Amino acid sequence: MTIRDVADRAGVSTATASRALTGSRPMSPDLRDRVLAAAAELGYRVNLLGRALRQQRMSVIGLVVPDLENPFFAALAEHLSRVVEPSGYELLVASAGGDVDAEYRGVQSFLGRQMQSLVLIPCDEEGSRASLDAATAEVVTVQLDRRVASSDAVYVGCDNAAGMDLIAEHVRAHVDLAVQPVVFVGAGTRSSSARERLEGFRRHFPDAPVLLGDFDVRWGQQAADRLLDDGWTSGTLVAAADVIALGLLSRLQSRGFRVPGDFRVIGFDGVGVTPLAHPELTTVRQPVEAIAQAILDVVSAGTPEHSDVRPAPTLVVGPSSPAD
Amino acid sequence: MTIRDVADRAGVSTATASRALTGSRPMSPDLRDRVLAAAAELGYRVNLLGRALRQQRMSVIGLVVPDLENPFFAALAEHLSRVVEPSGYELLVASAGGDVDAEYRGVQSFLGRQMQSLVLIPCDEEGSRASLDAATAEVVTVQLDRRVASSDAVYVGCDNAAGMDLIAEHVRAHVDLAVQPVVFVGAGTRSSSARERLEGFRRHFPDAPVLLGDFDVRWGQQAADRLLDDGWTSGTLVAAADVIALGLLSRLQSRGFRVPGDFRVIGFDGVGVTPLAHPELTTVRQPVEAIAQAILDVVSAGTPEHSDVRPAPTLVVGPSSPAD
DNA sequence: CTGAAAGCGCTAACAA
DNA sequence: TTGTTAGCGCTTTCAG
Repeated sequence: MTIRDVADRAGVSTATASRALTGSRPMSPDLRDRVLAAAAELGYRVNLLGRALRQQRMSVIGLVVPDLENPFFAALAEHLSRVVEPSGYELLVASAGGDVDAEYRGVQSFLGRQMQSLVLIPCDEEGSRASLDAATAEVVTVQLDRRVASSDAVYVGCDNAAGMDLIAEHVRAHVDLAVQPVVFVGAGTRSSSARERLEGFRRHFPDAPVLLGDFDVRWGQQAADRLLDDGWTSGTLVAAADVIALGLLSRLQSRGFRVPGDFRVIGFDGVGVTPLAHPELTTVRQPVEAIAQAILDVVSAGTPEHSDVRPAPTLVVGPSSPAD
Repeated sequence: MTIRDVADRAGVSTATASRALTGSRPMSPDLRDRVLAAAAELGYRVNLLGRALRQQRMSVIGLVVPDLENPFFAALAEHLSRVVEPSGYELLVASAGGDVDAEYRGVQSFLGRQMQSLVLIPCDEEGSRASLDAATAEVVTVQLDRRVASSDAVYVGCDNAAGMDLIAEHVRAHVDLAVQPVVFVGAGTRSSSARERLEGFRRHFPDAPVLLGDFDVRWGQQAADRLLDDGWTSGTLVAAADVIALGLLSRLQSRGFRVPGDFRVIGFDGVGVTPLAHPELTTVRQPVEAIAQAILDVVSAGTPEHSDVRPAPTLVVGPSSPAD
């Protein structure tokens, strides 16, 4: 079932059939209708491989994520998909399964499929460099959420420093630090986001204690244990991600402490797992809509402007650290 | 940068270059090394579009999910990706954004790209039928997790009835139903999984109350409110999904009830958000590894056996409904 | 406004 | 074992 069949059925050449189906050139309405009717009758669907091979481009944006089970990455993928959908492009997602080599293979595969552009949430601050370089050399490439230091690719990600400013402002306005002293529960992950959030925190609270682990619930629980075992009975816990905050919440409460009575808990991300927190989190909400739109803008422009895009987050206040 | 360039550089024909690069035919090691060296020097990468157009097949499995933010679907996608990765196929994921029309477009697009086979988690029990039919007519197609009644496509999904058997067994062995009577908090979603779990429950507890809402946290919270407002002070709440169980947990606890002291809570799924529950859930864990493997088997076999695959789940006991 | 024909990059018959 | 060549399905010059 090819365009040839459609053309034959409509009694025209393949060129005319193509023009009718793509609308690329003006033509007599009569013939166009004949072609469209023939296509409909035959149930014709264009072979996008043939088209792409000829046009030298696939209207597809490839997204490679480290792990789809990470709810923040999944949320980014979903939002990007929704923004991209009405634009004439299409988003295809591949997961690297946390492995730098698999990530590289995924990127190569996307490039080999002549994708229009590539969005990469790098697995590793250094290990993902080869993938990013390979992509940057051939297509418009965006590095998302985590910055690889040495890459030229446009970076799009939340303004983490501004997010920490919002938290500091909230804490200064509503917390008695003598009663609930502040602690940062962050991630030692070698990722730009982890580092920027830590630095942002330190700029405001240079003397506050800092605990570093991973971006997951378990680490939040461990951190809570550590604090309680060290004799803490109250505090303002600033987590570098909502998943960490969730871990903190669950362990604090299971060990008999109240939130926000004894401990306040403040998160970061505001999408994905956030609604699962109990009590609901005060958190910095990443501007995922703006992030998705920025990516589409970069891709559509086609001009890899070498400037970072850092949309500003917002503060969402919940009962885990109220504003009373 | 084409295979022509590689062939020229190595001083051979394109056919020889192709054979060296794909290893499709035996050839003299000497020439093969020359070709591979030339390819490496030039940084050649095969154009998968050209190859696929010629071979009439892309070694790609397409997965269309209703919504990547649904943690269970994200978990399925991730597991499938990991199972598929070493098999020579590649998994590409598209999200329908909850919209049946977008789902149809996604399926058509995958078909137009000559994907080897298609896995679809249908958006809607009836609305997704057109998508499934279109796919089934052309490629090996698997409907995953939710069954569309009238479709011929192979169905792969957890044995929900067996899952409910496990829950019933657990309840009968460890719960005093006079003290903690059982209630089902399910989903009225028109999906086979929702229905099968409800039916499974009813078979064991025909007289127990049933509340139906959506597969999300908010519904769990609402259901908890409803029960408490109706005067319930204890019970065994069987949720049709862990997200619902999470909502139940959070609301029960915020209104001062203890789990499992007052209310027991039992979930279903066992992947994705499950670790976020506090206390940890007793839940039916879906056999995602077996599900992913079954899909790969169907795809590899290429023979669309028209029989369903229903891997058996397991019970994971946690403190939300202990076995003491 | 329409048709003939070239050719995107690749592989697989067929020849040598 | 290697080379020549046709052609996968499509779009797009280039003529008419």
